[in-house]
Formats: sequence, C-alpha cells, structure tokens
Amino acid sequence: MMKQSLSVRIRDYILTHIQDGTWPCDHRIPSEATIMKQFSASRMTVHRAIKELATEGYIYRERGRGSFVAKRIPRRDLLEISDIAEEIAARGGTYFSALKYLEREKLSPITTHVFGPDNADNIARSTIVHFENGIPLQLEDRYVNLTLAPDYLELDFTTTTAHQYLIHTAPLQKAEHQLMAVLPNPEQKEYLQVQDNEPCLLIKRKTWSGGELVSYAELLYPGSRYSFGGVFTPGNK
Amino acid sequence: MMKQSLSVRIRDYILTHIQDGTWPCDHRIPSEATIMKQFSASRMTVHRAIKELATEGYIYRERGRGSFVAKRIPRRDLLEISDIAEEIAARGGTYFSALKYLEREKLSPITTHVFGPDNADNIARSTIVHFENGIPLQLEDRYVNLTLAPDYLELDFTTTTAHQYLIHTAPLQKAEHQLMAVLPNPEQKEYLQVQDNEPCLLIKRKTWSGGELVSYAELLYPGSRYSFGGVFTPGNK
DNA sequence: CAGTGGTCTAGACCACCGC
DNA sequence: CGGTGGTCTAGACCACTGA
Repeated sequence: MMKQSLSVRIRDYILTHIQDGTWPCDHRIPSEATIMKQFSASRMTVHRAIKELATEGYIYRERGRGSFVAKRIPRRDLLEISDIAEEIAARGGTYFSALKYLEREKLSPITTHVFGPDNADNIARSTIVHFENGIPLQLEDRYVNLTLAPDYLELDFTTTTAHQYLIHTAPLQKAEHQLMAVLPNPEQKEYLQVQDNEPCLLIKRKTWSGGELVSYAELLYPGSRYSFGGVFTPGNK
Repeated sequence: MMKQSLSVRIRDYILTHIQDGTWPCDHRIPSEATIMKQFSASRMTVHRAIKELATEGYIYRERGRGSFVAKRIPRRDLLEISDIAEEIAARGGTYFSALKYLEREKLSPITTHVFGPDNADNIARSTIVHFENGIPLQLEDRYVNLTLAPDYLELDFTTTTAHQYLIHTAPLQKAEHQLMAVLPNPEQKEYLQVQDNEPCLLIKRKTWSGGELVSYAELLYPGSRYSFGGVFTPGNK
C-alpha cells in the first residue's frame, strides 16, 4: 500500500467532511493551527492543502475570520460533477424523478466494451427521468459496476439519486465527459416530452473510483430547456 | 504604487516570456535554482509560482529534466479558449476559412445590450466559416469592440484568425460561455452544409480584457461532426 | 554524478477580524 | 488583544534524469 503524501491526506480529510455533509455550506472548517496539530504537519503543508481546495472552489477563506465550506459544488470545470436534484433545488425548483427501468444488464458487446471483460457480467442499468417543476429536464441512462456499487439494484430512487449513492459508495476520482448535440429517438422523445426535431444536449460521462470504472451514463437534456454556463478566469492575481 | 508579491512577480516574469513568444512551446524555462538567484527568492516561493502555472496548464514539469512551456493555451477548463485553426492543425487536418461578412455594425439594441451603451456604436461584426479537410466545422459569428481592437476591420483572415488577433491585441482576462443544442436556421445550414434537422452545438462566448468586453461570439458546430471532450480529475496527487 | 523537481519542516513577519 | 490567513525564508531529504 502506497503511503499518500501528507498534504493529500489533509486534503482528503477536508474533502470527505464536505462531501459526506459533516461540514455543510458556510461551515467553518478547523483553522490551520488546529489541523497542524491533528496531523503533526507544518503550517506550510496545511496551508497549501487548504489553499488548493480554495482555488478549486471547495473552500473560501477570509483573513482574520477563517476558512469556510463554499456554497456550491465547485464550478471550475464547466462539466463539474453535479447532482441534478441539487441543481434544481439550488434554483428553487421542485424536483422529482421517475424510475423507468432498473435491471441487471445482460452481458453484451456494449458492456464489455465500456467496462472491460472482467466486469461486463456484473453491471446494472437504470433509466430515470428527472423533472423540474413537473417538466422533464434530464433523461439519465446509466450503467453501474455492481462490483463497486453492490446495492445499486436495491436503491430507492424516490429518496436518493444515483449520483448521491455513487458519491458515498465509491468516492469519485476521475471523470471523463463527451458532449454533443443530437436528435432524440422516439423513446427518448416520449420520456422528455419534446417536440419533433427538438435538438438535445447529450453528455456521455464515465466516472472512476479506485482506478476502476464505476459508472457510465448518458445524460440527455432538451435543448430548449437547458444550457450549460461557465466562467473561465485564468490566473489568480 | 502597490508592490506586488514576490511570487506574482515571478509568475508574471514567466508568463510574459511565454506570451510574447520569447519562450516557445516545449522551451525549457530556467530552473528553480536559477530563478531563485535572479529574484533573491527562496525555493518555496519560486516553486509555488511555477507549480501554479503548471496547474493552470501553461507549464509542464518533469522531475529530473526541468520545466517546459506547454504546447497550448491551458486546457484546465473544458471550454478553454481554443483556436479552431490550431485545433484542426493539431489533429493533422487541413484548415482553411471563408470570410462571409465583415462590416462595422450599426448601432442596435443587440449591440447595446451586449456591449453597453458606451461601446455599442463602435462594433465590428464578422461571419466566418472554418473548414477541416474541406468540410465546414464551425460557423463563427463574432462581434468585436473596435475601441479595444481597432484593426479588426483591416485583418487578413486568410492568414490569421480572429482569435489569434484578439489574443495579441487584447490579452484575455476572463471568458464566459454558454453552451446549448439548437437547430440551425436556413442560412446557417447552408454555411455549414448540413442536412435538414441536423442538431448543432452552439457556444456563446464573451471575452474580456482589462475589464472591458472585447468580443462576443456565437460558434456553431454540426452535431454530427463535432463533440467536446474533457477529463476532470479532482485534486493533484 | 550533478541537476532537476516533489515534498516537508520550523520558524518568521504581516494584515485583518472580532472581541 | 489573540486568532486567523497571506506570504516568505533557509534549510532538508527524496526520486528521478541524463551525461
């Protein structure tokens, strides 16, 4: 077992508390001095770990006051991992979802291609429509590696989202996205309740945990109801 | 005059050499030890400045070898500013562009809304189709603030792109993007030579320099020929 | 081997905040 | 005033590279 660097351990310590909800938004995290003692680390090391989290948007810091958990999931990356339920709630909308399909997926060329031969026979598949104020906003077609997320088939999707479960079960380490414009097929059109010829944004997303592919998802958004926004500012200064 | 911090001065020293071309791509920049002497700085300070540039994608570092100027403008953001000509060239494709329109834009509600009343009467507009291997890949409809980019109407777009000119004339400080799926109108369909009902990716991008809005562009990509990809990895490790 | 970057320590001085 | 973060110093040990 490879020993992680001290600053990474401090980073993970903070991130874990943020992601599991122990430290909610605007919660003040322990001061540099406190964490120094806790990890027997020098101040530079603690400071560096926190500062990087601040750069990434997880933390905001105020001189003389302390360091606090930032209000939102970080947005430094446009396609930041985000939970659709959270996103809708943050806008003040009403969220609910409809589970359309949830089964163990049969071995197929597709699962083999995506998850590799070793995992392809232990994959679940779910299809969920996510609604904002009663209107479909996202169609989620997801494949999940049951080796890493064994409870997936027993989840209650009325009280949790796939994203929330996966975050807690298999801490995200890497994500890969591809984004494109497509026309939905008839089934997708029905789920999303869109007109003929309405273009949609399609995001294909793979997420890894512990070096293993946890999940592959295709997220479809009606073009008329959704757009991504992002601000990019180079440098710190 | 406010004295800048030492690490910022080191940062600017390196960035300047990259941006004015003194240090081209893959050029090895001075070692930490060299810069320490040059600025009478400690190693931690030099290291921090360079490391942040590496995080932002300007520099890549190899232990035991040195630090080098990265091949491209940083890619830490999925919708990083990128030059379409460069991107096509990087893939080994043949690039050319067709200028469809280039005029000073009349004062209009649109220009006023985007650039504000003070600048709305000094705006240029260009429409350019960008081709990869003879096939249209991007339709660029761009508005440019002539106060900040006075030569825009005299540019030779066969030898330079709007993006290249703007980078040199008005150093980019901030960019804002919005990304959506749309169906092209008849004019756009003709420029891009796409079928009926082919969905397209539309990116709306505003770029600022020195606190002023320099340019607003709408970039349209055929859905069948283009997709965005990105990898997101939290943390550094 | 000398040179490079990766990480860390144990201090230091400062600016700012809230009591 | 004490606690906080912002910045910097002067060392140290390590892993890796290339001659």
